[in-house]
Amino acid sequence: MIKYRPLPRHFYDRSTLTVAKNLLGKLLVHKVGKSILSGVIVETEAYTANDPACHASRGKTKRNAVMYGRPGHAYVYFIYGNHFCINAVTESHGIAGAVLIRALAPVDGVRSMQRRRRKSEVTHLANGPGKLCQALGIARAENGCDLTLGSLIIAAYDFGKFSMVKAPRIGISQATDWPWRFYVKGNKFVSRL
DNA sequence: TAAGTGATAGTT
DNA sequence: ACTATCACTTAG
Repeated sequence: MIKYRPLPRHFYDRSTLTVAKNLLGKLLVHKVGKSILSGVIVETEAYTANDPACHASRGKTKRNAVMYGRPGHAYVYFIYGNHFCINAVTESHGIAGAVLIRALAPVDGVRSMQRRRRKSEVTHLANGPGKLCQALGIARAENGCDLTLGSLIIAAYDFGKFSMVKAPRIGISQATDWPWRFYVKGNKFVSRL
């Protein structure tokens, strides 16, 4: 991956809320075969061990084990019989924490994303956690992979200045009032404004 | 607004 | 084994 420079491990080795905010404007990149699929992260949500909405709130299981591992890895899970969602693992080794990536503004490989999503409208390619995984070809095989090297990375990107909005998380039934969702103000690729 | 989809985790 | 639940998406 010569074109983009991955964020270093220490970027993830800190509080989940901090990482959730700092991931806005960074580039999620998946190299599949010869082509590069990528998009700017415009919406995130934080999940921590002491958080009732978090998969790790009731301890370590086979599914959530990656969240307890080293920061900077991908926690990919399957949900609602159809969809995958991707998180970046945060916090130090042994402490569960992750940031759900909820929406991307497509950058590289738009044609390929349109094919994968069977949609032409660019604003509908990756404006949701399941949609962005389908657009970038992220699935079970990507669970546990290292985001600081290899074919699936998060890279620095010059997105320019923006304002951040803090809001309650979406699609959960616990801790529904915690303002742990962050997004780029006014951005048309955000799942819900 | 509601149905679909199947893995997961907790309970028998 | 059984079942409720689920960090979602799409069509209508």
